[in-house]
Amino acid sequence: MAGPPRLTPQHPDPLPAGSTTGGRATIIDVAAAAGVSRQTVTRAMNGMSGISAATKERVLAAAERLDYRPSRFGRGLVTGGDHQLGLVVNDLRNPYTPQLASAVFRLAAEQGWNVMLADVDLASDADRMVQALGSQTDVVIGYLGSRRDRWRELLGTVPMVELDPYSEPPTAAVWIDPADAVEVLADHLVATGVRHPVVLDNSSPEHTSVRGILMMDALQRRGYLPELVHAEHGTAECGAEETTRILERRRRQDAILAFNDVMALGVLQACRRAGVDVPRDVRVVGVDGLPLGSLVSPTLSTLAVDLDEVAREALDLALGMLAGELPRQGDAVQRTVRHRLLLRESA
Amino acid sequence: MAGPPRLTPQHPDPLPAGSTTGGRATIIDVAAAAGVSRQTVTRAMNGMSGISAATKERVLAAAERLDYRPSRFGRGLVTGGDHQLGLVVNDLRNPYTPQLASAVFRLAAEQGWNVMLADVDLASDADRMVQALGSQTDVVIGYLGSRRDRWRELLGTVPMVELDPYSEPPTAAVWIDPADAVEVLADHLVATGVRHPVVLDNSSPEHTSVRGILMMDALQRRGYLPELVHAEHGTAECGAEETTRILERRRRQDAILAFNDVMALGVLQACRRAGVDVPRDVRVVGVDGLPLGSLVSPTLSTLAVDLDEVAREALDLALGMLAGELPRQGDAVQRTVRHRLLLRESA
DNA sequence: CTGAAAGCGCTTACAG
DNA sequence: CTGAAAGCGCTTACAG
Repeated sequence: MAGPPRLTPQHPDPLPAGSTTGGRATIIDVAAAAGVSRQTVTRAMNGMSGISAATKERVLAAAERLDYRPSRFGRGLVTGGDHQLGLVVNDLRNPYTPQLASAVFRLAAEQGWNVMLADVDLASDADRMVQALGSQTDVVIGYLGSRRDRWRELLGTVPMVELDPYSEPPTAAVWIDPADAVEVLADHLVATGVRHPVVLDNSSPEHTSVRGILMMDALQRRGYLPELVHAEHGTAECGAEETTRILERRRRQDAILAFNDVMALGVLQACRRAGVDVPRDVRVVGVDGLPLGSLVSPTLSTLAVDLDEVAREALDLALGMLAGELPRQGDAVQRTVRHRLLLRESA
Repeated sequence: MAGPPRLTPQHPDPLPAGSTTGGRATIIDVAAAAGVSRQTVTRAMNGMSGISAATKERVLAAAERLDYRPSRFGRGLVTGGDHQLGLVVNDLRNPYTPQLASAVFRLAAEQGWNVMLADVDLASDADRMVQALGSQTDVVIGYLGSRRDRWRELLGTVPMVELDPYSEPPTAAVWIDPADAVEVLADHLVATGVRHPVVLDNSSPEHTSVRGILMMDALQRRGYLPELVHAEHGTAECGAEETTRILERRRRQDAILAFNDVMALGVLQACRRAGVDVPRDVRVVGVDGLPLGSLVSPTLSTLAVDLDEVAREALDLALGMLAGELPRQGDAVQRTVRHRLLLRESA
């Protein structure tokens, strides 16, 4: 798109114009080449009425010859353009992410919104991506994690809805809260006779995750002495590795609560390989409620979250802020979606 | 974005301007409110030099008060804007899709491109989505399937790269070709003593998929009398259902070749439930090579495709066409990426 | 059916 | 440090 000043009008050679000379053909170039006015070009390009077939054909031919493509900016400036939503996610390869994205896309599309996606996990230049996202969209929704404040700056005036914030006080946010479900889960573990649970967190020894803290606390309040294991990545591989290590110890743990479903899938795999029966010897629970969990054996019990609901709340906040119906800050722009315990076979 | 004419300059009340009156504040409104010129507003908003701290603060305050957000069109028109890629996919909930999207995103980001995604599978108004995608992007890549020709029209002058086309002759395209891998697979089945293979296609009785045809043909040429089963959806559930039906028959099939990995996962699950040992009783093979396949037990053998390679070729074509280095049609804009047999435990 | 005029909202030189 | 002028590429009334 960017480029030096455009060609002087006529350029009658058959080469794709604008390619080597730098700079794309504009409506003016096409008008000149076809010997018509600008609005006649507009009529031809946009299939509008009020143009003779012959003229239209001539204009289209000129456009094709010059490799003319209308500028979305020129057009957007006058038409107002479409609504654009920006979505910031962490890793499209974790099945949770497309599940969420899919919900956002579907709901956004229903309201005529387009969605631009930025996967900041894969990116070396995440800051640039977020800034670019902001400059192309009307509002941004997403997982901001620890970079929230910096990205808030980069986004400038673009309203932002944070998903599952690490900490208060975000501006607008949808909290995804496992607290209630964790209590129900802890009760379930007691009821099924679990003695030695371990919490497999995705975190570092310095910073246990909120999720991990809630689990540890709920277990301790019920008289357990739960073990806390920190896994560096929230992947199946990492979940499997840590599990293998856990199972090698003398003292037999009988429940593993993983940070997310993908890790829990790794846990199940490691148990299988070690000849440990799930749920008889060890109960396994994940978090997220991915459909994927019912494809493995045993099927995965999990703290499920309704991602349609998350998407709906986020979109509602975003559109509300845009319409000026909501403040940019405060309690009115905080929503909460809660996990619920989904028992399948593994626990 | 769209809306009636904007406010007359001054609007000193503390309400978020432009919200109820319709129409957003422009740079002119902010300039008037702050008592400065337009380019001073530009300087303040964009953190440029050549502006006093006091003026900057005053401008920013006015902008905040008026809820001013610069138009991306006004800016894009003069700056040239960022490069935007459109990606059309079929269902983000099939793990194949985010895997591909992830590769496209990563490679695109490396070159400073942003990506807009349209999931046409979920959409009731897919045509509108594709058209919107075209109007917001410089080039479109994606799965077009049977709607290719219609969407070609809608896209107008926006160059398009088709992924895995159903049929010739597309314009620019990346073919994803399982033919070689299917031959290798068929040899493998012979070598391992398979007698009665069944091809579980995602298709209707009227239209067997290319993939299905290739499999049937390769098997027949080796003397097999393969059975062809049509599953309506390419999902795990559908794969499981059809498998249950297959296993209930008297004559024992000893290999199931699924249309894709997700279906194959359903096949594995159905086998497990029916007490059929894989691979001893039945060998199972999928197509795609999803990492997911190594999380189940037994791990899934598959015809894998390198999605990084697919993304790379597609992007290469797209950027080449945009730069005018490639023709819009013909052999030069056709690339092929081939599957390869990836043996894990299930076959 | 066609074109001259005005304007969308912003930034980039250029003058002061 | 600040502003008047010009222009980015397009479309929307309006006249002919």
